Amino acid sequence: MEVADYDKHAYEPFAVTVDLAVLTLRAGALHVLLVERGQEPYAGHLALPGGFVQPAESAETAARRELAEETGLFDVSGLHLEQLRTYSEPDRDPRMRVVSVAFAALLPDAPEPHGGSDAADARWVPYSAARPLAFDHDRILADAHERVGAKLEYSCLATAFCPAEFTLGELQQVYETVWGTTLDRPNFRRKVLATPGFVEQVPGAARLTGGRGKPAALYRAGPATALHPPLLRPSREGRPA
Amino acid sequence: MEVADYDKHAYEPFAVTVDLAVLTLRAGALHVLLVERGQEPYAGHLALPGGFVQPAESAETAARRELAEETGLFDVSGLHLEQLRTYSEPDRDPRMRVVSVAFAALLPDAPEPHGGSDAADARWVPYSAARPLAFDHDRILADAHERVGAKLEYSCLATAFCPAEFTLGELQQVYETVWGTTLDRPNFRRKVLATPGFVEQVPGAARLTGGRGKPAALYRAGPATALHPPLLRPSREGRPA
DNA sequence: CTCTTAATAGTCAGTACGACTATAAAGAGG
DNA sequence: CCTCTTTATAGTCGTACTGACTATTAAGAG
Repeated sequence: MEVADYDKHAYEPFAVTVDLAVLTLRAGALHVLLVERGQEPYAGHLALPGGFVQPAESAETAARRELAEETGLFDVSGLHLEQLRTYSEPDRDPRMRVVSVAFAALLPDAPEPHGGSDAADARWVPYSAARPLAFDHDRILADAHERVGAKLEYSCLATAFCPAEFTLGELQQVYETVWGTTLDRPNFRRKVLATPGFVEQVPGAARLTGGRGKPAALYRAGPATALHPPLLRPSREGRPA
Repeated sequence: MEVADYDKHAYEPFAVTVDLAVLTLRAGALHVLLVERGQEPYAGHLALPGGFVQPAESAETAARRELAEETGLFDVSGLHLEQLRTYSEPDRDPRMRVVSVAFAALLPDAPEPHGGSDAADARWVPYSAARPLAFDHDRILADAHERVGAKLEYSCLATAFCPAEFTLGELQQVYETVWGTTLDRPNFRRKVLATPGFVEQVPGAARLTGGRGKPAALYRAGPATALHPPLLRPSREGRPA
C-alpha cells in the first residue's frame, strides 16, 4: 500500500524524539539531570537529555535506552518511568519538525553520571537553578514537576525516590521537597502507616539517619500502588470561608 | 543543517497521527464516537476517529480539526479536549511506523454526526458495545475511560458532559455512568454544593427533568476547575480492615 | 385522589485530619 | 558524666468530612 493513500490523508514524515525529565533528591533538594548542548541552536544551553526514537523501538524503550546511555546506569529496568505528554508545536525546534514524547523518571540515589559516549557532560542540576533550558524544555520540566507532585498525592510513587530501605523521615523529605512545603511529622507518620501496603517495616535493624537523634525504623516499599484516601497537598486553594 | 547530523543520532521519519476517544452521554449510557473502516487492515471494523497531523499544526490543533470534520460540529473551540498519551509500539500499525497521539474529548449533548467528507459513517456506539476495535484502539479507549473517571474525582470536568444548564440529578448521572456505580443523592448534592465554584444556581426557573417528580433547580458550571477535597469513587480497594 | 417518582432538607455516628503535647533515644559539647 | 539538642515515636483533642439514613415537598400517572 502506498503511504500517500493512507486513510485519504497526505502522509507527512516527522522526526520523533523522547525528552527525559530525570528527577532525584540530593542533599534534600530536588535535582534534574541536564546535558549541555554543544551545537546550535541553543549551543551552550542546558537541555533535557533525550534523542531520536529508533525505527524498531517504542518511545518507552527509547526513553529507557537514552536514560541508560546518558546516566551510565544499567539497572534502568526497575525504575519508574512515566509518560508525561507529547509536545508537537510546529515551531518548537527551529530546524525541523520534531514531535517529542516527554517522560518523567524518578531515581532513588544520585550517582554522578559518568557519561557514556552520548553525554559527556550530563550532570545533576538543582531544580531551582535549572532554567532557562533550550527549546520548550522549561515547560516540559515544569509539567514533569507538577505531574510528580500530583502523583505523590494519590500514588505510592514517593518510594521511587528512596533507596530500597528508608526511614519515614526520608519518605517525608520526598514529599516536602517535591511539594515545597513542610509537613507535620506525627501526622505524616500516622497517615503513611494507616495506608495498608504503602510501606512495610524491616524487622531487624534501625538506622541512624546519619547523625543525631533517635535511630529510626527502616521500611521498604509495600505492594500497594494507590493511596486511598489520598495524601493531599496542604494549602493550594484554601478551604471555603 | 543536515538532519542526519542532528544530535549525533540517525534521523528516522515517522507518520504522526491523532486518535480521538470522543465520549458523550446518551440516554444515561456512555457512548463513544466511532468510524467504520473501509480499507484494509481491519476493513469493516470500528475504529476511533483520527488522522494525520499536518505539517503546520500541532497535535492539539489536528485533534480539533479532525473532531470538527468527523462530527460536523463547528464549535469545537470550547469543548474539553485532553491529551491522553502517545502510542508508539513499532507494530501497532501493520503497514508502517505510525506514532499516534491520543486525545479524549467530552461532549455535552449528542448530535448524530452528519459526517463531513471525512467520516461518512461516524456514529455513536454504546461504550459497552464498542469492542473489539481496530489496531490498539481498545486500549486507547480503555485508557480514555480510566482517565476521565479519574479526572471526575478531582476536577470539575463532569460539567463538560452536561449542557449549559443542568440539574444536579443530571450531574450525578454523569458520575454514575462514567464510574459505573450508584451514588447517594443527598450526599452527592451536599458535596457538590459545598465545593465553592463548582456549580452556580440559575436564579430564575426550575426544570422538569422531562417527566415525573419534583422539578429540579437548574445550575450552570462555576469558575472552579479543581475539587478540593476530591470526590472519590466508592469501593475500589476497600478500607483497611 | 392516591400512588409513584424525584428533588430537597436534615440527622447521626464513624472517621480522617490538623494542631498540638509528651516521651524516648541518640550525639554534641562542656 | 551531665545536659542540651536533635530526631523518632506515641498519644490527645476538637473540627470537618463522609456514608447511611429518614423525612418532606412537588410534580405526573393512573
